[in-house]
Amino acid sequence: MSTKPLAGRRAQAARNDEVILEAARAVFLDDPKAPIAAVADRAGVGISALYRRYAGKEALLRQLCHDGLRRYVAVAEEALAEPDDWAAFAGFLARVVDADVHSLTVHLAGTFTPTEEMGRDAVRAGELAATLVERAHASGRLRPDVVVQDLGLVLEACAAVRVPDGERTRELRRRQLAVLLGGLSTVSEADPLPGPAPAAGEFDWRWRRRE
Amino acid sequence: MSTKPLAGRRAQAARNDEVILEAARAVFLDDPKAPIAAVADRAGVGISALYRRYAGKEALLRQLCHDGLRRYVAVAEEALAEPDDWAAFAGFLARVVDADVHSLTVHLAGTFTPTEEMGRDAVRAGELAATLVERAHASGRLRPDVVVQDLGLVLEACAAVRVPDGERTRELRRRQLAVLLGGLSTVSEADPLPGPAPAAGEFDWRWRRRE
DNA sequence: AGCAGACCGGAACGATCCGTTCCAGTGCTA
DNA sequence: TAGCACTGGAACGGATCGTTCCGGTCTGCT
Repeated sequence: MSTKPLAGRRAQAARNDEVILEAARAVFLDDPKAPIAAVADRAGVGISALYRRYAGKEALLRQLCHDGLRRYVAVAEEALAEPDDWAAFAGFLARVVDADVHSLTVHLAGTFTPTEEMGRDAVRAGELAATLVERAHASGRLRPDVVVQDLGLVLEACAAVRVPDGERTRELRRRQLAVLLGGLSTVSEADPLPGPAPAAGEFDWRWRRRE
Repeated sequence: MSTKPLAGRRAQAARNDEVILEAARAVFLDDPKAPIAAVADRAGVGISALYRRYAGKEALLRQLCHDGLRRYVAVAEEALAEPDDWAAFAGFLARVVDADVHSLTVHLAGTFTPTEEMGRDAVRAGELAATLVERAHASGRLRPDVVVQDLGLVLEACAAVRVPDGERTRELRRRQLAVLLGGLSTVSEADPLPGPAPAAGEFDWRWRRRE
């Protein structure tokens, strides 16, 4: 023993903790009702490695969703530290979209029975979002008829953009968000739309036979 | 016989043609991989009534998708008749969103092997959309860095909005589209956002246990 | 009236898929 | 070396789904 940097079986176990969560995130983000074996494959581990850590599929889903919710809260709190009201609002949305947190919390909801703690976190998330919207209103740059719940629509719109390549997905979502922010704002946007514009044939993959 | 207005078994058959397609549209719009029995249930007919008309699930899906594509083309052609360039563009999007045509064509794509005719229709759809975007650009009201493919993102964003009630879904989508159009436009929008704003708790149903 | 056939509802079937359990194997640790 | 923590993946039982099939109903024609 002696050296803390674990090696061998222990190290494998520790690594798997991480690798499994990451794989699960990727897999369930792509298809919320993917089989649990897909997660194991993606992680490059056996099914046992999963069941050693989680009581079952539902527990894994719950953990994933709760993680997403917590990240949402964390991002919101971070955004509140930004002094500029509009920048806080816009930055918050950008961060949430980048982290793909909306899909985790919303598209996984309903596939498991939530805990009370998740309920509390969800309420807190709502409060933080409300504060951000209030401040954005105070800045005068947010259209007055926008309400907190509109954030849900905006995030949904960005989460709906998804192409096979993860990096490209992020680019396109930033573009989408830019358009939406332009629509939410009272002042007309000066900056050009970000990212390489979608190209002809970029969405043709949809027509290829799936599953 | 004599009277054309069919009655009895014939009438039931003719009615079923319609009723089945409508049910299929509703069911597969809600869940692209719904079982075929769900369509029969929703239509209030037996499974045989389905298999009498379509060779199998794939044939039904193909028909549905192709219908959607055709409707897209029809709406685009209709929009091109509008003399005002921007109104044609905005009206087109509104009609497509209302008809929920995007979900039909895009979310069902990949669940069947397409026919060549569908390929041709898809090309035609693309051309019409390109024309509409060109004209919108000519009007000067469309941001110069918007490309045809951005329409796909916009439609996706609207299609992503979905609540259990169909009418409410339409309202929320109109609101979403208004925001997006504001973001696509060079002039800042004067009209308030349409429809009752989303209310607190309106999306709580997501957390209820599904399926 | 009577019959052929169009059309229907839904049970039955076979294939697949999926979550979970189980066990034999592997390499630390002591 | 013995025990232990952990793993990979086969095996299992249950659920789901597309499709087929059959017994029945109603129609239109002779």
